[in-house]
Amino acid sequence: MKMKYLLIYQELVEQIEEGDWTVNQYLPSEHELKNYYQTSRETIRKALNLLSQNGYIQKVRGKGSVVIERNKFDFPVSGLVSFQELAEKMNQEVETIVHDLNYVETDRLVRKYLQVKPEEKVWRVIRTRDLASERVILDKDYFIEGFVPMLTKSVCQGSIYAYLEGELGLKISFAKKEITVEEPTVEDRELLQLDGFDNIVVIRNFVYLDNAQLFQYTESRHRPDRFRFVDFARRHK
Amino acid sequence: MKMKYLLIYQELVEQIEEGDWTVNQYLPSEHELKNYYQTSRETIRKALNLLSQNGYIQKVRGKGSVVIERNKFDFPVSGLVSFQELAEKMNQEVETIVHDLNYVETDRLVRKYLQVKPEEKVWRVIRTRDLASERVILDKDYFIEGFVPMLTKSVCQGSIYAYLEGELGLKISFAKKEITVEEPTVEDRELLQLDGFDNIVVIRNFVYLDNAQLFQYTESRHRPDRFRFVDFARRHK
DNA sequence: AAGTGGTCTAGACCACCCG
DNA sequence: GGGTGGTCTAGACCACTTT
Repeated sequence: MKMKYLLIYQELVEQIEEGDWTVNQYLPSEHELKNYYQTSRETIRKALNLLSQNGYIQKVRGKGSVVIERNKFDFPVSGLVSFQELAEKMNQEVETIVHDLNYVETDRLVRKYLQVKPEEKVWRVIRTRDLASERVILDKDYFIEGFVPMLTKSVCQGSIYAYLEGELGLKISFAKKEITVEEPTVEDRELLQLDGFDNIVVIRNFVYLDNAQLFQYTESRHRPDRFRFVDFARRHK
Repeated sequence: MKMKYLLIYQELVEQIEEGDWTVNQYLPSEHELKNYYQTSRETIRKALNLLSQNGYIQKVRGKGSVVIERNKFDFPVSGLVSFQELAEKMNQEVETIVHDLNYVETDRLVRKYLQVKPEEKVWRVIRTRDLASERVILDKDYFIEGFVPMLTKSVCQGSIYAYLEGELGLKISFAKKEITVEEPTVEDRELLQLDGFDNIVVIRNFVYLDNAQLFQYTESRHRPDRFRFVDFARRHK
């Protein structure tokens, strides 16, 4: 269970991030990489396609694979990255406060989002995040039990994702996100330092496992002046 | 220049969108598809990977490829889709008004964004979009000349992308997007119906060609109550 | 003409799921 | 144990870029 192409991908990522290959420089050709790694060309191509999908390189016909710019600070925001990972990469001072951790009945909306029956209870975690000592993010996570039998306050204080993937062995596969701007609720005003703002950015996130099962719904509510979302999109088709 | 895997992908997309394969149903196995299309398994796998990347299916080990939910209305918003395509899919009544089309010198910020020299001029297009008869979006597009030798008002009234890709043969490959919430400028207040809102959603979009050349910068400014962004993200690594 | 990436093939072995 | 997808191989031909 090595997965050559993944190892090669990870090695190349490391080399690019360390500056061994710089922006606008061409990587060695697939032929050279194939010889260097003593593998087949298709395996090299799998690794390069991963680099391409993740915004490290652009493959140019007849020329090669050129390293493209990838603002380190922008990046991991997009897609499926935990808040914890993100904060670390950005060197932000972050404080997470757990306001509520409970096994609760669902209201109509959450029931619709998570597609559970009225009698099924779910884990609900309510947390705030302080960035530079200002309380600017409110996270409300809902987990379908059965996937998550137990949650503790100390887990919620750190990275829930690390717990789910590491301890519980859950395999997260994809997510759908929706971003809108709304009016703050009473709860927003209570838990966040909203000052004069009368808008709040709401990110609704639906997370699925590798068997296509929906298992988490998260609502992340941001003070508008501290919100920033970046995205890298490739045109495939 | 047929590209079997693309044809197979497109055929399957069509079948899914027409309901021949419904949510939670499994597609035929790779083996069956290979026999049906009289091709190799790797070619089938390329088509299925495209379906997976675009949020049509989830591949489940040992079981098969299951069709997943894909809100039709949500979708093409994410990534690289023109406003025109989007509006059509959503059955929105849209009116585009071209306020300015000019070949101009760049200011400091645009120069930085497009990475052009001070003496290089660029095409600038300023347009507003009416949704349901309300003027809620302001688009400011900047194109590097050399890629776009000529732009006409009638092109700007329709889809600039269709013109660039169709007529000019430009191949758009990837884009980086940044979304923030800001205070409206005087221009925003002049050109949009901002009513009481004191925030505006700004989408900054950097578009690259298939040779990794940056060629367009677009700033899309939305009235917050009419803004919605959806995203499908797959965890690859 | 030589080098590059894009597509395609026909095999092979493995890990996983289910009856 | 039979079916499924995941990985890997060693070739082949093509379209494109560069010299």
